Amino acid sequence: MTAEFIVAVHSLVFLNHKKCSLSSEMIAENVCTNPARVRKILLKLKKADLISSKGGTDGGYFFEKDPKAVTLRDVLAAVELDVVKIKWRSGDTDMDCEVASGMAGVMDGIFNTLDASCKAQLASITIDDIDKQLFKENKNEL
Amino acid sequence: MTAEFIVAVHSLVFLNHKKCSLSSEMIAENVCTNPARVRKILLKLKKADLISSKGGTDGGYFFEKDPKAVTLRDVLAAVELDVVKIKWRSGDTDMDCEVASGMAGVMDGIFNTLDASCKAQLASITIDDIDKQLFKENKNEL
DNA sequence: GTTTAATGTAATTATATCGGTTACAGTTAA
DNA sequence: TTAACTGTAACCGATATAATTACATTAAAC
Repeated sequence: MTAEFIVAVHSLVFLNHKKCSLSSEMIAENVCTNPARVRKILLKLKKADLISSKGGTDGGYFFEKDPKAVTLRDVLAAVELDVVKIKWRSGDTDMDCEVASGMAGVMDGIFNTLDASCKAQLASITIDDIDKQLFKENKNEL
Repeated sequence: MTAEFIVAVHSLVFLNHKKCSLSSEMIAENVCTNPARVRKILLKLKKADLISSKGGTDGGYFFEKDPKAVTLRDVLAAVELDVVKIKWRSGDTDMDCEVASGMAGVMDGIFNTLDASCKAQLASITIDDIDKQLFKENKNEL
């Protein structure tokens, strides 16, 4: 998983809270990154129908969904990322030794299980949940 | 998480199955990587007391633990890795906006939860489990 | 229609990480 | 004393990630 997921979630939470259209420049300033990166990532959210956008004067990005209905699992799917994924594989399926030929498959299975578990957990967190967490009254310090 | 974890688990499973001392070169061949990398990673396993080693002629690495008692959680701790961890943080705690200043903390919390959940699951998988999975009779193909 | 301000998108650059390689000092046993 | 191995550092190259720059496209205002 890369920070694209963080940028995507942060942008959505920001758009949801402001309740108005925002330019990539305004979002980039809030997220602390550059506008082109924001545009590239928000384009994925748009293609997944999580937001809409408009070019031209007074254009920008709009979030018009129910924040209680959009989960972090949806956002992750939109940016096409996995939580647990390792490219490198050990051994070689062509080798005679059953350890050498089988370990990659076993590890893949383990990582797939972990990944699915993480995704299931992300499905239970909504954009609204995060807004509430950021703006709850009870920010007891001690 | 990096492939060091894979190399560590593969090496342990291989050592456990062979039931004899093996050199970094033999392990590297089975894992399909280079001996120096194997030595660097197995050194961490040694420091975590999961294996022992001996230099000199007929030296090598030894696994003398109960394979039912060594879990993937132990291996992960030995190589000092997290499952879910993203370095990049959005926003800036010094900014006035509560979204900009709070999102990094919220995301950290989410990732920590996922990471802990993955580690808990890895604690339920032992080296013996993997050996059984690799060498079980019932490898039914259809 | 022209200007202005924004998105969509590609190309490039900078940097960090990761795995591979080489080298060699230290260790152990024949 | 030699041979074989671990311990460990230094370095290299590839890959991936984020930042930057640029520009065509789109939409609204004038």
